[in-house]
Parts: sequence; structure tokens; C-alpha cells
Amino acid sequence: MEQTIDIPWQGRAVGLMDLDAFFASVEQLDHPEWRGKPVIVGGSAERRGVVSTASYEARVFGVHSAMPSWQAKRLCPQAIWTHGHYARYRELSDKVMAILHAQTPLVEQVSIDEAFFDVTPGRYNHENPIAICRRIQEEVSELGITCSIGLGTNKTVAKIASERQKPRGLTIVLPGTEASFLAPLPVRAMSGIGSASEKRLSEMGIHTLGQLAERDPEQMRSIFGVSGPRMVARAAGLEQSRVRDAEEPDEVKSVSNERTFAHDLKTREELVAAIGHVSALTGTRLRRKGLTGTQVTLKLKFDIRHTHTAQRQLDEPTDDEHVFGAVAVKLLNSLWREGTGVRLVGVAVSGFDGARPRQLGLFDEDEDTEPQEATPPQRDLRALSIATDNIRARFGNDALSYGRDLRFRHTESDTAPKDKRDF
DNA sequence: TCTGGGGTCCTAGGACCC
DNA sequence: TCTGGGGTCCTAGGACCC
Repeated sequence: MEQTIDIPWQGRAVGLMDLDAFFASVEQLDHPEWRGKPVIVGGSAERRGVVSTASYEARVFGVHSAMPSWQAKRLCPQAIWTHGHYARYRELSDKVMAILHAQTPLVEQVSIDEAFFDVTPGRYNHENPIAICRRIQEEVSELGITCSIGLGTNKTVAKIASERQKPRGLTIVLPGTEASFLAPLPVRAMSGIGSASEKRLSEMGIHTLGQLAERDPEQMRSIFGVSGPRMVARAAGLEQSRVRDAEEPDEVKSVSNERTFAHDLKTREELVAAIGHVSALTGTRLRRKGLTGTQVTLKLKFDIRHTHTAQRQLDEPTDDEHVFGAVAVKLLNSLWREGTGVRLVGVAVSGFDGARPRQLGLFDEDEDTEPQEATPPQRDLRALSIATDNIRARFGNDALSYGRDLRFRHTESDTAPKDKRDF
């Protein structure tokens, strides 16, 4: 797939850059004594944690992302463990994204360690796309971490190509070779096809992207809905969707927090306290983002297979956990019966009114937004919510809990990294 | 003593209105 | 005398991604 740089690139040029074992690589960068050794970033085995990222040295033992931590510990007992340092990952990620933006304004960040970029010749640059990819890899490596890149004529091809060679891979799918590149690959290689779709496709005798590409789009629509025809086109290498540039920021649709507990919660008292705890975390993030929502969702997980949610509309948009948390507690009655053990509690707020996002400075008083109809007790609670934000901003999420939350401070919620990487 | 946490998108059924 | 059909909103759940 190597190509000399002097052959002109025909058509669109879309790249996908993926940072190699990102969280673990940053840890090895910051702890020189960990380099060359198995490093695992993730939750602890004793608390139902999972692996977020494993260094390549740990992967040799079979450890991978999303694996239960107890299993990883068994496979690689000598691994160095850390819960991660999210702010530091963010900092390096921002530097990497700046490198991409220096090449093209068309950058679509997918996650903390992944981004599409459009370097089609003639729009914003006249260089060969392959040369640009090589330069990106070089500049990223100067930060002390590495990345793999896939380059092709659309996002699907670029994404799959980026996974072919890691770490430090540059995989190029030349214009015109998309279909033959994709055809032999298993359907699962394409993002959007998970285990459920893989199973259904397999029952239809479809195992490779080549077989998928030959199907009648309308037949697939009758089985997979709107995503059916899209799946067929993508498998054929014909995807056209563009790289969304940074000028069109994502609109946030929901904000949620959830916690899995080391031991199942069994009493109403514990559940109410847990709901208060996650509601407070959600409220803090809503205010930080300047969002108020009209929909509250309570999520409970009784065992690994069974998650239930209950939702309720509010009369007025809010960002105050004392308001939406109380509603979440009411929803408890529709989901839970006394005596049932609960392993996870989550509270989400959604239903944001497009027009409103307003950045509220962390240390601002919110002078102009006080709802006039607020009764004095409500006003006090809102002031309390804002005061807690300031403390959390300075000392971290676990620095402060309302009294009834206290018991959870050391039983879960380790401020482990909030994102996870490379499936 | 077995699997996290943050999201998005899609589907489907029921209520309700006209 | 009794009953169509379209549209929209709300709710619950599932698949999927990183």
C-alpha cells in the first residue's frame, strides 16, 4: 500500500488519526520508570472496575480495553495499575488536535484520542495527502506519544485502515481500491456493526463486507431500518458523509452521571442517598456547561443484563439537583421494589432548549438568572448547589458530599478516568 | 465473586388531537 | 351508529461507540 508521493491523489482524501494506547502511553511518558513495562489504566478489581487502556506490553498478556479488571489482574499480575489522570490526557489531546488544525481546518474530533481530517488536494492545501499524514505522525511523536493513521477517500475506509497497523501505522487505501480493500473484511470491522448486528447478518449468510455490499439496500431497510441502506453503501466503499469541521460544534443532548457500586444497594435509604450523589454530580456539570433541561431520567441496573429507566418531564427547565434529584427519587417507585439489589444508579438530564447554552463562570454569582417565582427555600438550595460547584472545581468531585452521601465517598467513585479508549 | 461511564441514535407502543 | 387515519408527543428499551 505504500505509494510514491509524486503520484497525484484522485478524489477526496480523508484521514483518521488514532493515538496509540493513549492513556497508558501518557502514563509511560510521565513515569519514565514505567516505560517498557505493562501498564493498565482502569478501575480496581475489587470494585467491579474494567480496563480503560492497556499498554502494548500488557496486551501481550491478553489484556485489552473493557476487560473486567479482576480478569486483567489474573492475566498480568505484575502490571502497574493507575486510575488515570484525565486532565493530563486532555492537555496532550489538545496539543495533538492543534497539530491537525495546523494542517487543515476540516477536523472532526471523534473522541479524546481520535479525529478525522480532510486533506483533499486543492481545497485548503496542494500537498499530497500522504506527505501530510507523515508530517502529522512526526509532529505527534515529538510530544512523546505516537499515533496510527488510516487514509482513504471516505471516513469508513479511513477508520478501518487506521486499525490495520498499530502502533505507529500509516495505512493507505488508494482511490479506486476501496471495494477490494473492504470486501474480505468481517462485517464487524465496520463501525456501527456491533455484536447484535453481526449476529443478525450472520444468520442471513452475510459475514464479510463484500457480501454485505452485494445486498439489496431495500431488503436491508426492511430488516435494519434506516441504517440498512447506509450499511450497504458504506460496505461498498461509497460513503459520502463529510468531515464536520470544528466550526459546527456538537450540540449536547443529555448530561448524565452514573455509578456502579462495589456492593449492591438494598435499602431505600441507600438508593435515595445514591440518587442524591449522582444528581449532585450531574447538576455540577449542567451548571458548568450552562445547560438547563426539562427531562429527568433515572437509570437502575439490577444485574449485568437488566437496566431499566424511567423518565419524567419537568414543568420548567432546571440545572438544580435539588429539583431534578427529587423527581428522580419519585421515579424510584416505578422501577424498584423493596428488597431488589441495585448495582448501578444513574441520573440524566436532557431536553435542552437549543437557544439557551450560556457559559456560567465557575465563580460567578448568577445575578440575572434568579427565577422570580423561586420561594426562599428554593433559592437557598440553588445557592447551595452553586457553592458546592466551587468546591468541586477546586478540590475534585469527591471533595464534598451532602451529609447523606457520605457513606459512598470511599465505596466507589474513584474519580477514575471518565473516558475509555481503543476498543 | 465474575463487565465502567459518558454519550448518540433508532424503534416501537400508547396517549392524545383533529 | 361506532370507529379511520395521520401527526405529534411521551416513554422505555436496545444497539452502538469510544
